[in-house]
Amino acid sequence: MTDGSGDCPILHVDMDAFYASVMLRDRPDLHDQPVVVGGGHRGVVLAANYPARRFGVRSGMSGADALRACPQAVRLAPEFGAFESVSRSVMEIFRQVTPLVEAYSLDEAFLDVAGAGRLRGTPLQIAEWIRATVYDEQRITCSVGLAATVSVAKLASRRAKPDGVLVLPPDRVLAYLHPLDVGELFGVGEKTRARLRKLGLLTVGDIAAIPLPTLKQMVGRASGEHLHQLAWATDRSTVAPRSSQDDPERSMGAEETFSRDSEDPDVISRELLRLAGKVTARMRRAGLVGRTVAIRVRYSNFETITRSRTLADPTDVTAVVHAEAGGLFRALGTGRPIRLVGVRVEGLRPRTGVDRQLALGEREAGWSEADRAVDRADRRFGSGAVKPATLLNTHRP
DNA sequence: TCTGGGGTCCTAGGACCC
DNA sequence: TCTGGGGTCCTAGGACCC
Repeated sequence: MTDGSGDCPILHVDMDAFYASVMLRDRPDLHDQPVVVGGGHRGVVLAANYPARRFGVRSGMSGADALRACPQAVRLAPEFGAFESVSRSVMEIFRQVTPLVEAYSLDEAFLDVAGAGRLRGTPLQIAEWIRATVYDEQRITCSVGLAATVSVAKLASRRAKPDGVLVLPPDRVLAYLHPLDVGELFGVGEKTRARLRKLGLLTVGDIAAIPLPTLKQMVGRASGEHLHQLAWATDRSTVAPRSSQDDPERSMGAEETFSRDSEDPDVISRELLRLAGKVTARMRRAGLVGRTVAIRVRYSNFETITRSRTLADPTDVTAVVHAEAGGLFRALGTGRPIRLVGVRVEGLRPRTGVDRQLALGEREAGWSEADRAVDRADRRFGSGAVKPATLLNTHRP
């Protein structure tokens, strides 16, 4: 190990402007123009390429704000199928290096290459191999941060962007970290940053200088612990690939913003049914059942509330989830225009299949059978081939 | 044309049990 | 009769991430 990356086996790989890069692969004519993905009617910007960023366009901005910042930007509708496909291919490239790949999102992953050394060279050489291979195979660029812990690797990749590499070895990390603004830390957003500033904590070094018990008193037990670790770069140095078997998702949900606010109970009930169907179909595909049904309602003034109820038995039955969601919604009362509704099922666990049929009443067993028939039709004829009568001849909101 | 959709984790209060 | 505490579950909200 002669390139100084030997003590930095944790890699954070982050695609550059991922959605925009994928959309532009087959549009070389647009490469030097500002391009925005998403941000249509009532939507936000999902990604902006670097030319657009020069005008101040950022992901998360409303489409209207983006247009104001850069009126000449080309707007493209996102193609999630393509994003998912590229993501799968890229993750496969990572797994050629090590099985220790933690997919953090479609376009980011942590890798632990400590055990990969002999075959592939130093962590830095591995990072460069990954960057070259991703570009060769997918024609998109990525940036890689290398460090001894995951949060520092993530900071490093951000600083390396676009199309770069940065190594932050342990003996240099505190000198790098401590002058940074607290807002740079992973997990410190706008609100926490403002709160820390009020407490006189402006830089990461300020946080590091506070004794842990005092810090906990100031910001709470978990946050204090978390911030202390980040400030001293003593956070997690392991990478945990998530296996669906012993570590399933905690919750699954679906939500949708109406194209126009609605207070029509029929419109909302139909939407709750559609969302419940979408969520439970995903649960059945993943072999999961859940006990808590939650709804989310966003009113036209953006006030957002959640209501939830825990069932006696876990379920993956569309009709059961829809009935609970409808009950929770009706309990809110009516009369306020609604912008968004969502349905989420929490407390997920693998379906065992044994206790289930016994626990189900006759009626629910019937619904469950109906769900499975719909799933089979969806697999044969494509999603949405079969739907409840109330969803026929209606427009999606 | 102001503010998407998918998640995770934490906090806090009340219920309930020991 | 009065007093105390710990642990867990449930619900609602909020912060944060991509």
